[in-house]
Amino acid sequence: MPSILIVDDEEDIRELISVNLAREEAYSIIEASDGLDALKKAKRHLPDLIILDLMLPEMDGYTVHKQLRKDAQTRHIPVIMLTARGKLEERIAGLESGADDYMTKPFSPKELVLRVRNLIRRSVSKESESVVAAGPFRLDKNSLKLFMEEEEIDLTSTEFKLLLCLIESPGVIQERADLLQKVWGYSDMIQTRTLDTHIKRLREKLGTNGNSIETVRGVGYRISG
Amino acid sequence: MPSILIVDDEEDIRELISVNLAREEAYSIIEASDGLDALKKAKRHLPDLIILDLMLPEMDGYTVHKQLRKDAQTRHIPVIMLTARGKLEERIAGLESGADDYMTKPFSPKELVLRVRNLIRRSVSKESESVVAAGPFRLDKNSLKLFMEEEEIDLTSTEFKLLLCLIESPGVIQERADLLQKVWGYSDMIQTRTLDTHIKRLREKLGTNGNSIETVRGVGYRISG
DNA sequence: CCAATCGGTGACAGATTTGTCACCCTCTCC
DNA sequence: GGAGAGGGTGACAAATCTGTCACCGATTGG
Repeated sequence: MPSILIVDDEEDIRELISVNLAREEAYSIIEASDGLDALKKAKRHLPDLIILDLMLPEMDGYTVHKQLRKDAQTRHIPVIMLTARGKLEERIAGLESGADDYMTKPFSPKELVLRVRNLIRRSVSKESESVVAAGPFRLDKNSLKLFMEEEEIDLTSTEFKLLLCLIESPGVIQERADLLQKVWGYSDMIQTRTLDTHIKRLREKLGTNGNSIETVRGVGYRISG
Repeated sequence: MPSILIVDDEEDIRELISVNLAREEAYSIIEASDGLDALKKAKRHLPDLIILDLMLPEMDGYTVHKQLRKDAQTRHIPVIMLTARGKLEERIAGLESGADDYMTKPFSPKELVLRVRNLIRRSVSKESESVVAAGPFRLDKNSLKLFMEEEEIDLTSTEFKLLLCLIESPGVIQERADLLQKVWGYSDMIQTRTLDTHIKRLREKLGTNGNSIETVRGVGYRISG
């Protein structure tokens, strides 16, 4: 069973994360509320993943992260950083210190679960991360190209981001609002038809495989496995 | 199952390695006997590890290695170099060209197995990075965005691909023809000025950091670390 | 079956991206 | 210093991309 270390000083948040993760899959959860505690627990338990809030009393997230990266034992543990939305400096610093992934608060529980699953699967099953695959599709993050059985299709950057969202978690419904948030950064604007249009364009490019993108009426879209 | 490419012109050696590896763990083995063949197979199979003899007919190991490092797809594949015992210069050169590990012939089978296992494990965690960094730049493959100290910059897909090529191997000169091949798919067309223009546009977006992209006259471009 | 809502789709115009070219500067080699 | 090649740059037009809208058909609930 994969183990996850959650580092946040607010108990509610730890609880929230923990509950949401538990609902989806069997994880063993370890919690820590400050940086020092986090480091100690990371070294003792060697979790498969660490979810790290940046705002911590005493020792901040970056420092924790840097320490983790220094130790050969904890060096390869993937880290998801939690930052306040819009705090650009935080995100930058997070990236700078080499976080494997980051999420802005408040976050959608669904997104969290997906990212966790992704990172864990990656580190467990040795999946190369530059190519994301689902069903007949292989999406290459380096060339921004989509490979289907025979063909090799160029995607525009919007299409790429949209398809990436879908393909990263095959079988999981991506809600309209989430997609709009992730691809366009829209946080309200739910009334736009832009998403629909782009889905249509994607389906066209996918050709006969176009119906792999399933509409879930009233909710969003999903790509089948 | 991890796959390993063994490059050596002597069949006995390939056999020896292959047998010893197979005894310990389940690997899928691919073999090549000369440099060109090695490159071709590396690109096609994208193995998890390459064991590369330095003494090869026609194209020597360093050259193969250098070529591997130039291509985004093969760049991250760890390489174990095989050198003749005592040839200090060879070892130096091997390390210099960025081999992940090297072994002197004749080698102990046990050692080989251990090193292979080690490198394969390590490369797995390296691959799970969605953010490529060099110097002040962080390139996020998921959002197609470039993060610099203060700013967060949107890139067009062409710019993204171009910058990715450069940033993936900081300090390494990327030849014009290679860039044209990798970003545009052009295989001849060396006379085009498109590359120059895009480099210019990138430099503009990079602002004061623009001169991080260094021109190597007559050869290509390089991004400093 | 009807009305209401949701999603699919074609069209379109504005915005953006892209490749090319001409012109000029710089570097290199005599 | 001069010729020649390579590279920088601004401009520009073509190609592409993108968001919006109007109009439909499909689905849903009554």
